[in-house]
Amino acid sequence: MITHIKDNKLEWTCKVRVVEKRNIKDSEFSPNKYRPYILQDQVGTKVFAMANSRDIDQVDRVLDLNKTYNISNAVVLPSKYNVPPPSPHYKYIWMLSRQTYIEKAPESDQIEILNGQEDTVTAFYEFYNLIGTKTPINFMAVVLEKMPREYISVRETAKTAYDFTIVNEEMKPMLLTLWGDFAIYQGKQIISVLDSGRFPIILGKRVIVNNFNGVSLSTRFDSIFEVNPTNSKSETLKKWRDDSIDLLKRYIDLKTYKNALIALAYPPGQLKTKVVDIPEMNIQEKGVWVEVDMRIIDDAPSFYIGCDYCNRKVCGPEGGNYRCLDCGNPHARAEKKYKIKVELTDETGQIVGTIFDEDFNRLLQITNTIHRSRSIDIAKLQAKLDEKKFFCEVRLDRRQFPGKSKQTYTINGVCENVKVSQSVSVQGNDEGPSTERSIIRTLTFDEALEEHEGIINPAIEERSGGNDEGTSIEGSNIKTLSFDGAIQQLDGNINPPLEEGSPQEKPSKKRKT
DNA sequence: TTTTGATACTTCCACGTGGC
DNA sequence: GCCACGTGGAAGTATCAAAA
Repeated sequence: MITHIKDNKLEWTCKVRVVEKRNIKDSEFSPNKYRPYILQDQVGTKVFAMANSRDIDQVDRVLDLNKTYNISNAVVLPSKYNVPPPSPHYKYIWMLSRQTYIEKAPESDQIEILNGQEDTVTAFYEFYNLIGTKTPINFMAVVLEKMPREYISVRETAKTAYDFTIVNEEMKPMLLTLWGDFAIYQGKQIISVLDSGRFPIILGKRVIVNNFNGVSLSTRFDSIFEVNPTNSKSETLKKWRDDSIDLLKRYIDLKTYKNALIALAYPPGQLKTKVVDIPEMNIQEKGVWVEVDMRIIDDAPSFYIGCDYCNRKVCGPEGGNYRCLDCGNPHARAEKKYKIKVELTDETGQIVGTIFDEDFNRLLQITNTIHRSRSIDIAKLQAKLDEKKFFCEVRLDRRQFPGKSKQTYTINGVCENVKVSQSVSVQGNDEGPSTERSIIRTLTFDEALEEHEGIINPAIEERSGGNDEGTSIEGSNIKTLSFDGAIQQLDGNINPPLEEGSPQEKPSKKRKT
C-alpha cells in the first residue's frame, strides 16, 4: 500500500495504476522540466509522482495511462509545498527515474478504478448554470473541428490557445479552449486526428465553464485530457459518432457553435428576471433572462469591419482576407459586424442594451428579413418586432468607454418567445435527476414556412421537408433551430440520436410543472 | 536538481504615531 | 495607557478571453 512507504530505507514494491499523466512543465526555480503523474493503489490512496528532465522520455515510454505497474524503490521525498497532495493523508512524492524498477502487471492483475465520484461526467445541459463558478468538471464529447484562433490577446501578451468545437450525443455544440501547454500537447494530438479525417472523442477532466461565446469550456492549470479514451462510457459515444458522420459534417458547415448559448441555456426553461430588478443584480459572468418587447433605438444599423472569428475590429476593406493580429486567425475575413442599440421593455420597466452581430442576424432571421442585405429598413424591421415578444440574456458590460456615463448591457441569445403548448422543463439549479429533461422544441426562424403557431413544433417528424423558400441558410434544406441547438435534418436520411436519455426517446417522462 | 499559474488587486493585521 | 487612524507588508482572492 502507498501509505506504508515513507522513506527510502527499506526495499519496497507497490502495485499502482497510472490514473493521470499531466503535461511536461517547466520548473519554477530552475531551467529544468518535469512531468507529473498520479498513481493509485488498490485501496484508492493516490501519490504524486514525477520524472525529471533527463528521465521524462524514458519513464514515459513505460508508464501508460490507466495501466497497472509494480514499482520498486522509487526515491521518496516529503512534499515541501502547501499544495494539497492527491490523497491528503499521504504527503510524500515519488521520484521516478531511469534507476526506478518498474514492472508492468499482467492484464489479469489490473487495479480497477475505485472512486466513481471524481470521474463523474457532467452533462452539457448543466454547463449553463456553472458559468463563472470555477467548478472543475469532467466531460466527454466528439471534437468536430479546430477553430482558426491561434492565440488570445491577454493584456500585453498573446497567449497560445486553440479552440475546438465539440458536440455531445444530443448534438449540443460548444467551444472548448485549450490554453498554453494543453494547446501544444493535446491540441496538436487532436488536430492530427482531425487532419486524418476522423472526429476524435475527448474526455476532459477538471475544466471550467466560461461565458465566452455564450458558454464555453476552458482548461485550468490541472486539467487533463484523453484523446480517444478506452473506457466503456466512450464506446456508446463512439458508436453514435460513427452513425452520425454526415450530421457532424453538416454541423461544421452551419457553424452551429454560434448557437451554444441558446442550445445550452434553453431559454424557455430559464427563470425570467423583471427588468426593474436588473440594475441591482451582479450579472457580469452569467446574465439573466428577460421576457420583453424590443424597440430599436438606432435609425440605421451601425456596424464596423472585424475578424469573422473573433469579431475584433480591423481597419481594412470589407471582404478582405488577412491575418487577424488579435486572435492569430491566419485566414480571417473582414466582415461587416452589426451593432445596434435596443430598448427592452416589460411591465416593470425598461433597459437599454446593445445587440451585436450574431444576435442581430438572429433577429433578422426571426423576422424573415433578408440576411446581410445592404440596407436594412429599421422601420420595417421594427414593425415585425412589434408583433413579437423575445427571450434575451442580459449581461453587464464591464468595459468602460470614454464618455460612458451609465452602465451598459449586452444582449445575448436573442430568440423569439413563442407559446409552448406543452410544459417543458430544463435542469434547474436544484440537483434534480437528469431524467427531468425537456423534450425538443423546434424554433422556426422561417415565419413563412408555417402559421405562427407552428413555430414551436413538438413533432419534428410531422414536418414535411418540401418548401424551402425563404430559408436563411442557402442551399440547405435545414431550416429550423431547436432550443436545444440542434439543427434538425428534415429529409430524414440521417437518423437522429436515439441513445438512452436522448430527449426524443422519452419525451414526457418526468416533467416539472 | 527536480514541486500543481501568474499576476493584479483587495483585505487583513501588526505596528507606529499622535491625541487625549 | 488607550484608542483612532495611517502605513506597509503579508496573505488572500479574483481574474485571465467579446464586439465600438
